[in-house]
Amino acid sequence: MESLGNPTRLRIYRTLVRAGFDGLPVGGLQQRLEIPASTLSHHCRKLIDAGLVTQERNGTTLICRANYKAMSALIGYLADECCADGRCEDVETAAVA
Amino acid sequence: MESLGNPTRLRIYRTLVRAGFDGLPVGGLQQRLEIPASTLSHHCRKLIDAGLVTQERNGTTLICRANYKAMSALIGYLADECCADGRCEDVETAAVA
DNA sequence: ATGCTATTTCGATATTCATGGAAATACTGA
DNA sequence: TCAGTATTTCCATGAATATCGAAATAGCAT
Repeated sequence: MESLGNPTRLRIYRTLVRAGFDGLPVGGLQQRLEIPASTLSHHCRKLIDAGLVTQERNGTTLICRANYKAMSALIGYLADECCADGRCEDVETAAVA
Repeated sequence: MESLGNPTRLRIYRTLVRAGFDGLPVGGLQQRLEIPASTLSHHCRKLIDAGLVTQERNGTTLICRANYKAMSALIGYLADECCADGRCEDVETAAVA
């Protein structure tokens, strides 16, 4: 959760989410976001450690993908227990909207 | 979003979410979480600034409440754009589960 | 007004975090 | 093996953050 607390990291993550299942190579992220390679690498590492992102080697490039399972778990965690008094139907519907 | 990046703050927020619409006075949080008053106050302030928590005075105590609207917006933001390629039905269903 | 409780602000400190250049490593193709 | 590209690790630095005791403020009851 704290992995997404950093604006840069949130940007990286959302970019990957948008990229979908094809993912993006680190270099692609670098171009798109204009972040120095080493900084980008640090952030990716954190996202990977947090389980929000996975990497797969494809020849000389590393493909990064958002881990949708982890994201849904995160969303579930946030929405969890908020409906004890039955007053947050809006939260549920908003989540699917 | 970064307001929830801090573990202590996340704990505070979840406690308030669980407390529901009745909310909790600052002192109640303090007892429950065993955090020094000043530290707690700082964190509450940040949550309030972020719009995730609201406060209302009730005599000599301040009642804190989780702002469900903000939470649903946050969830929506996370879930947003993740379904461009139509492959994350699981995310949607998980959110409501 | 005065005392009492709840909460915030002040001030100071230690720690963590983000950042990025330079060097190292990983892989591919010739 | 060598050259070339992609990515990470090393290292250092400045900035932001978390923490909390002590003092200040706010509101209520007497």
